[in-house]
Amino acid sequence: MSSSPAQRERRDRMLKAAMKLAAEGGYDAVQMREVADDAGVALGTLYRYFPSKVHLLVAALSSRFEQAEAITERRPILGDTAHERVMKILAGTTVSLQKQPQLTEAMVRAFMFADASVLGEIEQVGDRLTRMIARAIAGSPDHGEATEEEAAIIRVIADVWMSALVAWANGRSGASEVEKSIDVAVRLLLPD
Amino acid sequence: MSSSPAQRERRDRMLKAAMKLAAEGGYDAVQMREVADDAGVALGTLYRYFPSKVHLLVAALSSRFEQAEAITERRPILGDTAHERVMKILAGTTVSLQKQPQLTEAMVRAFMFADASVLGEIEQVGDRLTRMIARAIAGSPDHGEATEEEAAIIRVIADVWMSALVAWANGRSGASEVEKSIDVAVRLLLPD
DNA sequence: CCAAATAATAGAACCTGTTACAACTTTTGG
DNA sequence: CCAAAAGTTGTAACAGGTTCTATTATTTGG
Repeated sequence: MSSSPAQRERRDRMLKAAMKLAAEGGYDAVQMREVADDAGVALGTLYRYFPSKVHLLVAALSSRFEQAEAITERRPILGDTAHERVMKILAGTTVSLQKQPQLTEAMVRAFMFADASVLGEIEQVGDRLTRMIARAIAGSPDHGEATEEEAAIIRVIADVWMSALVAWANGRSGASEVEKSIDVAVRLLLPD
Repeated sequence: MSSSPAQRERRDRMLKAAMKLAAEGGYDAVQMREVADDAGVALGTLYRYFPSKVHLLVAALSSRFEQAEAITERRPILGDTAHERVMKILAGTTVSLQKQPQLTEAMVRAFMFADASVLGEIEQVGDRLTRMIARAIAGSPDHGEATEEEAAIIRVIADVWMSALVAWANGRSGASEVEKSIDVAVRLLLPD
């Protein structure tokens, strides 16, 4: 049941190959046969690890957020108000995602396109995002229990952020509008 | 350049066929060959009108919002506060969409999956949504110019609503959570 | 009304995600 | 160490979105 080192490496290679292809050509360029080839595994193996292209790309997004989350875990987040701290985290992550537009496009579109069968991976992404925002609000790495109201606010902020990324990914809006959207939402939802 | 009555009818038949299939089986059940058959047109004709399955389904969403918008245009929206009025419109539309879960799933997923080539249709949907919310805020059918801040707030509300629909469409959340999400966002963004 | 342009049709072909399967390799429990 | 189980491979086949083409209406400008 648990995975051997060889299996972890295989999984990494597949994810890495997918992200490389995505970074170069976006969603459409991530072709399952090519991912398998580049990762040096058989097509069937790729499908054993990731039941579909969407699973694969959402897993990639999750791993990307894992990094982002790790950063916020290391040290307290700077900023005097919850607003400032949340913006610091989200704007920072946004900028980092925007450095690889095609990769972001691929992952975000997969995330939004995902159906019920991808629930596990989707919730993983959602949970990571929730924890990041919760920490930013609290201002410290340890997560005090969020109230129901706080949880709802966090969900709204996460929704706005993902939607803004979608709009950016498909060319509807520019980088500055993404930041603007988040800023409005955060400012109004988390008044100083 | 302009379209003849026959063409409008053809377009309607194709949209209707797509929506029927979607209503019965969701996104996957909308198969282009079958849409063409059911609409009584050749596959090539379907593609002449709608360059892709996503275009087709986003156009369907747009037509659905057109109805919703028409309703809000007819009479002033009831409710004492902007919050009440916006909730009335959005919750009402949500309930109506939820009566055909599979159709909604198909349209919403297409909308979120859409790439840059669908920009026109996407903006149409966005504009309709924006106008509806703006009217609900204003409380009357005539649209006073929205301030920049109002526009940003409207965008955030629309984002939250679409995200909530996505979560509902793929089974992550139930009907009540959709309403809850919107309510939190609207309450905080549009304090009485 | 006619010729050119435009639209529609039927059908095959193509591409890529997904599935199926038979042979082979690695891991695991005893 | 061995047999069973689980994992991997390579390849073929299938499915549905999309493209292409030759042919046949239909529309339109003169």
